[in-house]
Amino acid sequence: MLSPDSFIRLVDSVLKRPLNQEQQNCVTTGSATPLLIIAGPGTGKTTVLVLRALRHLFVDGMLPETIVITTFTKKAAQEVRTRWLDWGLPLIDAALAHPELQSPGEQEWLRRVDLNRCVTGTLDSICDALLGEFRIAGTVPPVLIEGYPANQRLMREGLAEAYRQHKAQLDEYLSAYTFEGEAPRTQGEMARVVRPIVDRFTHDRIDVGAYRASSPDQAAKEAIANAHESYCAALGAASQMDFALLEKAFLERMTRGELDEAVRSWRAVLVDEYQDTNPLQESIYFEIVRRSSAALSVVGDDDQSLYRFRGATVELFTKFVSRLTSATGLTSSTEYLYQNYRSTPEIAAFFNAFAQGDSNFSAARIHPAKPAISPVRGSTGLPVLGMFRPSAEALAADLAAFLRGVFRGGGASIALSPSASVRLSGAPSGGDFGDAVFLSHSVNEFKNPWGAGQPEPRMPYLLRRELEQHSIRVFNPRGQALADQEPVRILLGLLLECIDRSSMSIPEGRLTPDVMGLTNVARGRLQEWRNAADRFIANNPPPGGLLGFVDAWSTRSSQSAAAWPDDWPVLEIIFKLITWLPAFQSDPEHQVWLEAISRAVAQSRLFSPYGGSILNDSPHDDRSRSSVIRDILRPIAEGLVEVDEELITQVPRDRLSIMTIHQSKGLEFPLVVVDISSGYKSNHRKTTAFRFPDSASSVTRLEDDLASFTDVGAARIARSALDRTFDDLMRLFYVAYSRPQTALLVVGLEKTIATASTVKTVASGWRRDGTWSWHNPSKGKTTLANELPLVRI
DNA sequence: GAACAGATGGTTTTT
DNA sequence: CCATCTGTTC
Repeated sequence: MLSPDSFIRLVDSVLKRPLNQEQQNCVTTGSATPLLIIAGPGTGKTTVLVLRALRHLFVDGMLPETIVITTFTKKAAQEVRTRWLDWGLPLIDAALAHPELQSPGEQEWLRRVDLNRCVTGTLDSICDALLGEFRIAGTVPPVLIEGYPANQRLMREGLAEAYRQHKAQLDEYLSAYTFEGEAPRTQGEMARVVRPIVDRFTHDRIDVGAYRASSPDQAAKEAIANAHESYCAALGAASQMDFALLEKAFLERMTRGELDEAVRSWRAVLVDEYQDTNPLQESIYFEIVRRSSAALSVVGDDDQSLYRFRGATVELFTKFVSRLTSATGLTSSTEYLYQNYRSTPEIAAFFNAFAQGDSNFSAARIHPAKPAISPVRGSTGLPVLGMFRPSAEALAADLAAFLRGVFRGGGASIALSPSASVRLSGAPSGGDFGDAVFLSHSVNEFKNPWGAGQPEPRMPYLLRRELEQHSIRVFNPRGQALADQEPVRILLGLLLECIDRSSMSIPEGRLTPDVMGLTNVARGRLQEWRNAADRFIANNPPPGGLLGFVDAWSTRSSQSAAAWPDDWPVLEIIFKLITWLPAFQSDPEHQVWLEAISRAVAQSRLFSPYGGSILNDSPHDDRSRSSVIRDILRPIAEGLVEVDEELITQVPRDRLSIMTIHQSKGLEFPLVVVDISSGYKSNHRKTTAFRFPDSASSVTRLEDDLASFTDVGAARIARSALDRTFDDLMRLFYVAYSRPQTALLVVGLEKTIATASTVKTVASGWRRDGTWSWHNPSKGKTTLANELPLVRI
């Protein structure tokens, strides 16, 4: 095989990708010891991970099917696989001609290598695949359930009963973990509060017996533990699993040696985004290493750990070396990547200063400290920009005008001083809105309407409106609920009219008023759908005959049963209705909505008595119709069904993407706009959680309360819950500020950068001790800070 | 520093 | 809708 140095030279010549010294070290370090790579943003994390995997092939002679690369998201998994194939194929061609690989045996070996057999994916997808492959004889492979069907089961299999028996205790206990600090009001809300607790039983490997017996709130804890036990038993009986139980089952079966045929064949395991690993996943990785002696490489950045709510524990990364030793006896080596190839020096200086600005945050970062991120790119002369306006409306108007200037107006001029200016414009060939992204905490276009008032627009909507006035579209598939998209309202309204027709005398239909568990919000939505459908029917859309179709369905009754099949799947009605709504077949966004609706129908089979079919004989005709309303339409109306954006593979280049900071992790863009405060006009307690916390988040409180029942508890609570709440916000904006390549524009309300502002935001450099890192008091007090690390436009 | 009028804003993230 | 925040007035 190749020597490590020859492999580096091969990569250099074939991929035209000269690696810096640290990156080379990450690839050449031998496979005998585990490797921890601590890598800041834009330093080539994924590149190095894939090249190290390829090194295992070319230097260590491992076959692709013995190499496992896991990532945290499906998107990242796709990226890793693409690079593995894109680089691996030309490297094999070049290696076949390499003087070090001319023996007939090696030539033959290399020719037979099948790169496609490399195991890549999220840990969950790999667990799922292996459990399916190695299933116990005579059993069916487990089906993954998620989202509301999983919560539905949790509720029905034990929680509802527990709630009836211990309402007072559960209300008391759970109110600590709701956002409002009040007891959950509906069953759905209750499931959403209990879900993270029971998921932690599994993710954190909680000693549930000790939890169950502990005070305070012992009765509530016992009720939850019992409910979870019934839930697990019910899932087991139905051969179903949720994500947490999938990983747990994988670990258990692996530990019993039942997966050895696959696991013991693995020779290398490489883990991306290790800072977001949870204790259960850590146990899985360590057990794999113990059983297979595979070469383990992990890469991560403590500053970019964003998934605490999922049990992610950054301490598993920062203390990786000692934890690995105590679990496996292995000694690992550490490499640092700090040369940033993404951002201009101005932007790197900005996010470095941000991370270092609050000394309280330093204690949360990896120790010993990793080197500051050092930019490789040259300066473009463009500073970090800030746009602050008195109101969200003014901000949206000016931001839209600025972006139009950059991409459609030949560039925007930015004054640096009375005599000097710099120009920011789209790339000369093909630069367009697709090069920019608008990042914010939430992409929702409207605030929740309370009472009967009009929903109040938020920044993403205001920006959409401003840009659309100039025929520029935004891409924000999550900005509005599926239930509020007009074509979806029409389609679901038509379905509702088919199965439960309304009339002047019964505007809500015959069955709908008696459907169990409909919230007022859901009821209102169903009625809106009916109205949208009725208006649509009244217009007699082509090819015509819609009224006849709906009426035929609605008047269908037991007496005319002979004309109808005994069992009619709802999905078929939906596909018939699409005859009148052809956009659902042709337009990509419509197709994504249709997929979400189809998914809701398919999922209903997992818990609904009639499984999304309409039966014909009494009393099942009415019951099956009611069940469609309750189990398919209600979750959509309550906003529990989400669109799957991954289905949209190509976002049109002429649209401005709007995404949450979480979604932007791992991505980069030439121009990034970060909204830090457009929604915060006052120091309202309900917004502090997203800008300057005054109390610990529910997630960190849960960590505190479970600390004594889990192995990682002590490491977590070494910092106070409030400090961890601040740390999470710091990391969020650190990720946002490290996305841009060329230009970073921070936007918000003017109050955010007023000295002595009461509307403090962590994002604008306010330290948790109440002082402000962006302000230099020696320059005197003015209305606005005069020492900002950015240039206001 | 109390009392009042008017403004403000109400949860995000993934397998 | 309504608790909470901000600014003004005495």
